[in-house]
Amino acid sequence: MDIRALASHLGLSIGTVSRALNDRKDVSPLTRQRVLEAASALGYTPNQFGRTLRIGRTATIGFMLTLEHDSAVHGDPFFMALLEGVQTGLVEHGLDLVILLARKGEDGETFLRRHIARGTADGWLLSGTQYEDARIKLLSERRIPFVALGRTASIDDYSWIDLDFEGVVAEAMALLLANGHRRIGLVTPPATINNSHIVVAEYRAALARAGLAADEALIHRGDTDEHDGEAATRELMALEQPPSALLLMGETAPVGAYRALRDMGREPGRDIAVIGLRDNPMCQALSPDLTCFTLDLNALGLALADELVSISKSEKGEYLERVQTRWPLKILLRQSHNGGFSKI
Amino acid sequence: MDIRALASHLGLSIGTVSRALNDRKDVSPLTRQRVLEAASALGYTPNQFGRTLRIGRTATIGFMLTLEHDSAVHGDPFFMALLEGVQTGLVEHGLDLVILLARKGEDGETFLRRHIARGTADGWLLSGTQYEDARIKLLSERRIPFVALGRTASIDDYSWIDLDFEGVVAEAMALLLANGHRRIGLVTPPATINNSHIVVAEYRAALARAGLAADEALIHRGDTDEHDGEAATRELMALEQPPSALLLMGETAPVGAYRALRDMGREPGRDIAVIGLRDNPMCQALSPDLTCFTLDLNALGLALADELVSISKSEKGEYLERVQTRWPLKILLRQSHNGGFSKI
DNA sequence: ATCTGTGCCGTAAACGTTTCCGGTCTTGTG
DNA sequence: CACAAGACCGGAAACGTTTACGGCACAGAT
Repeated sequence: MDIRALASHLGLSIGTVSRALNDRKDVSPLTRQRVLEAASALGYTPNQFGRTLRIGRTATIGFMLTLEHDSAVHGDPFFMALLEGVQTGLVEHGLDLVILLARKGEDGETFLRRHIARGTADGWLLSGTQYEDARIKLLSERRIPFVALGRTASIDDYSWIDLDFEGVVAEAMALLLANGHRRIGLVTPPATINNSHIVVAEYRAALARAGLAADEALIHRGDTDEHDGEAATRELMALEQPPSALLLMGETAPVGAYRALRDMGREPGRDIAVIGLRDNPMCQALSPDLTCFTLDLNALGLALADELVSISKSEKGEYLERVQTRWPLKILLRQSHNGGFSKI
Repeated sequence: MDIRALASHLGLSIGTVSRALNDRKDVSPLTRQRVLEAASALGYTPNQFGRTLRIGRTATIGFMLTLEHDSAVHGDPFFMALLEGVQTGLVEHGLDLVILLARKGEDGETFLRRHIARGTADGWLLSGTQYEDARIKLLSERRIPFVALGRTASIDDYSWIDLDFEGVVAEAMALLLANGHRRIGLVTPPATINNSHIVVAEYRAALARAGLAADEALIHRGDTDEHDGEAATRELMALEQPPSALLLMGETAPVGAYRALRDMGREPGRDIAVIGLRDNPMCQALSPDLTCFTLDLNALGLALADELVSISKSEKGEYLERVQTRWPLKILLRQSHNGGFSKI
């Protein structure tokens, strides 16, 4: 179903038909209506490639996932809730969403570079943002609209939305310190992930506010997956002066922590306090119920989409200030943050 | 970076350059080499849209996810392992992968129809296959290559790969029956999902082989998510003659089942036998360890890609028989399948 | 009556490719 | 030496759009 076929069927030229379909000037109300009716009756859909070849835009947004660094993808079955939020946010502006997958071991920058050259999308959402992320510079230089989910080390010159790690750590530490804990074990991602720096800095700040010095031995950096959560917990609990509380900044780390603690004969929520990062189905399987934080993933996805749309508009017009958002999380006071009092 | 710019830079016509890049006849070895070198030196990438407009192919495969019906997506954080397998399988054949998301409440058929009209992809991988799935007919009629992950009610005339539910149920039932269980509760998806029919049929067959009649009250159909797993377990255990074993054919249902059982004062693996469907991180958080099944998701993704590639080749040439694959799962004998013996 | 403006439409170029067709030049063969 | 065959290359059409441009007819104004 051509535009040419549609035009000849109506006895019009393809120019008028195109103008009618795109709401442009120079077409009478009557013929516009005739064209629209015929188009929907004959099931005409404009050819994406002809159109993009001509106008240079695709009306699609690319969401780039990096399997290697996306703890959100790995750890969270409801990551899809975020994608759904993104999708709904985009369709409201007539944009389509395609999800691209950079495989493990594949360089994210060359992956993105290839898709930019191909013209896959008009704008990008980046996930799995690294401490130093070449993709940010690449997109900034070429003035391609994008929003990053997560932030790099330098955070000022582009738009990102990230979990409010500062708030999370501050609130968790305040709770534990108020409960009298003095030795708090911290499990955090490796230094290549920017979150790790933020988390550690806030951890130290909280201790300082309480007049305490940070013990480096209590800080464990690792993958914060289930396996590493287990190993980290074993390591921390084997210290000469083991912690009386654990703060685990990974989605699945608490699962491993529970296992390690039980193996070592200590019951979470009784012999030791445990606080996790985010409420997810995996942690919901734990008992006693894990004290952790929660957020509205769907709303986060919507925010990503909205920010990207407003940036895209600013590209062709007035310049809009880039906006950095720390997405708030709400603490879920359940059971596991109790315990460990006898060790204090 | 045009092909025209590349040609004029080389002092050649765009025709020869194109032939050189596409390994066609009528270009001398010397100029071919010159062209390839200049192309990589200047960073030339052929424009996707110009090319597709001309030749009608995109060299990309679409993976359609339906948020509504994809228990695999909802329940499995490592669903991404499958996508990675698909991706690696496709790149070996020079194909790209795009993932499209049909939102909740969106009709999968119209979604796919729109993307077909747009020419988004040359071939399709379908996920979340329904009992009756209009997408299958749509793609078959238009002779567009596709492979379905999961099967519909009528299974003969297209290629699909699905979990070997027959084998899973048969093995689980054999184990439980051998352990002396006579009343086995079954939690299975609703009738709109084809799996449900297969599971129930195999469940009945296993009982029949043991000379037992199936009690309809022991069969619960529902969403097989965590919440429904809990509700189903409560319902089954409240029966006048409650089951001594539970077979849960959902990814996250065991999590809810454990919770319900403990609420009712029965310990899984001691007071009642429990077998789950697939080993996933959520179930790994359960204790006692859940007896369930496991499979290589990466290999499954590779198989999907390979089958789709061979179908695509057959479309333009000799016809290949469509192949239906029941993907084998291996049982993990852990702890939860023990128990319930006193009730027998 | 002529002129100007405007509403409406058709024509054609352009976006970047691929591929068919024809032409030139070299090479081999009679 | 003449001719055929082949190697190699350039030209141009085509894929399906969008849009700038020009033209026609009719309205209103002078």
